[in-house]
Amino acid sequence: MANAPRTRLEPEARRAQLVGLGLQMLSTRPLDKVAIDDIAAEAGISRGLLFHYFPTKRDFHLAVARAAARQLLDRTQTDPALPPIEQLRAGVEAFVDHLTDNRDAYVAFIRGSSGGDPELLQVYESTRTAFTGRVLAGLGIEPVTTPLRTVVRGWVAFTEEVTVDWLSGGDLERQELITLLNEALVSLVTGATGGWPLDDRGIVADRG
Amino acid sequence: MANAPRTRLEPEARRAQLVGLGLQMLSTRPLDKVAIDDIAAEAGISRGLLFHYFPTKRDFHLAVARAAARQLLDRTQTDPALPPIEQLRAGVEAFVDHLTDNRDAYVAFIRGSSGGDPELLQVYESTRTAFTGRVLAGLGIEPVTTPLRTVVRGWVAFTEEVTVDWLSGGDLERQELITLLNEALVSLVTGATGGWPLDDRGIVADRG
DNA sequence: CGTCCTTGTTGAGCAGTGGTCAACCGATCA
DNA sequence: TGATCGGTTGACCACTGCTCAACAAGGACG
Repeated sequence: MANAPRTRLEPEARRAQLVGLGLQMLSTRPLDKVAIDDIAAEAGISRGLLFHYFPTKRDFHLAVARAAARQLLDRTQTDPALPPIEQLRAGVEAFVDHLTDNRDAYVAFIRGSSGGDPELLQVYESTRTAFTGRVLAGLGIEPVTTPLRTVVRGWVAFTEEVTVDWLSGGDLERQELITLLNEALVSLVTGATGGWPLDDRGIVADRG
Repeated sequence: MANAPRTRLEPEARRAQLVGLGLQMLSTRPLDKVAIDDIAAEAGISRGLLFHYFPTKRDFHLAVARAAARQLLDRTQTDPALPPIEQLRAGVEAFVDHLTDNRDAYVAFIRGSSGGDPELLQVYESTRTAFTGRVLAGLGIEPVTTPLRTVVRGWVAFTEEVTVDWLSGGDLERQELITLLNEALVSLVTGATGGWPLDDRGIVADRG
């Protein structure tokens, strides 16, 4: 694939090829540590062409990050026909499995990204927001108060951290982990919707 | 400070000066996006000298990250004379306040850097581990089972995410936030130590 | 079947940045 | 005052992100 004769591709195909390649390399090392030369060489094209499609390395990085985010969201999409509770569990399972398969790529995605780049950070943020939204919808609790939303968003981070930690040598069984994550959500939500023993500045005061 | 005549400093002093400068710049933008030239210029020294003290930019980055981690740990250290519960709350307050003061630096610390560098990642990891240890010690629950440790570690991530999110426009009061974080910990720990309604693959099976 | 023309593609070259190294000079001491 | 130790310098190299004018693949048209 390295020194094939000059082959002409449709712009869409080329973009897709390059982004695909980026996704692949993302699992090896953070993208901004990969030289444009390497990517171009791997794709069998010249550096110049890559800059033709992505004006900046940052633009390329963004495109790859967006693709990675979409992959993650797609893979953790659950069957809307299932009852919410089961959707939640299925979503958590899918999340854990996705990370199991793509640990390094995922870590590179969440960490390697935000380095000062607002747009890149935005990709990551919106992914979390999407997860939060899904969970909130699944819970079906109304109204969605600030503490509730906050707690769910925090739980997403909780899940991420626990899972990544588990992948690097945790001694729980997969099912135990998934149950733990689910139970944690239940505990947090229960608390945030009125179950917590409040002190004098009760945090659920704004709840109906 | 830019073009003072050649001034000779003790190695320790120079290192301290440079790391201090790095900490300062960290709050503006991620360190790996700052050119060595800029740091040297700011310090009023030549590039060469910086490479004399830190063989690699990465080494410099590491030193700064370690300093930042130490700052954070120092600032959130609590009075061991206080009862554990109060220490926890005080610790959370200190954490929230530290992030309030150094939001950008903190985000740059946890995200901006770790891309692919194991040692840098290690600095961050060990900070989390330190927090987890403190909380576990404060809780004083024995034995420290895997689910318990896992849940506490996850709560640290939870706290971080919720606080960062809150800083970018959350509409809770500071006290509400802190209470929420504390209650979340209680909920999670209570669950992990036996309070959770278990399904048939109970996760607390290994608990006494 | 040959020519044209659109546009995907190239590669030389520029600027900036991380990193090296031999020489330099400020301070201390005999 | 001269020697010497070591903190300090600045020229230099290699690499990488990025630009740009020129090139050529492949379909359209006669």
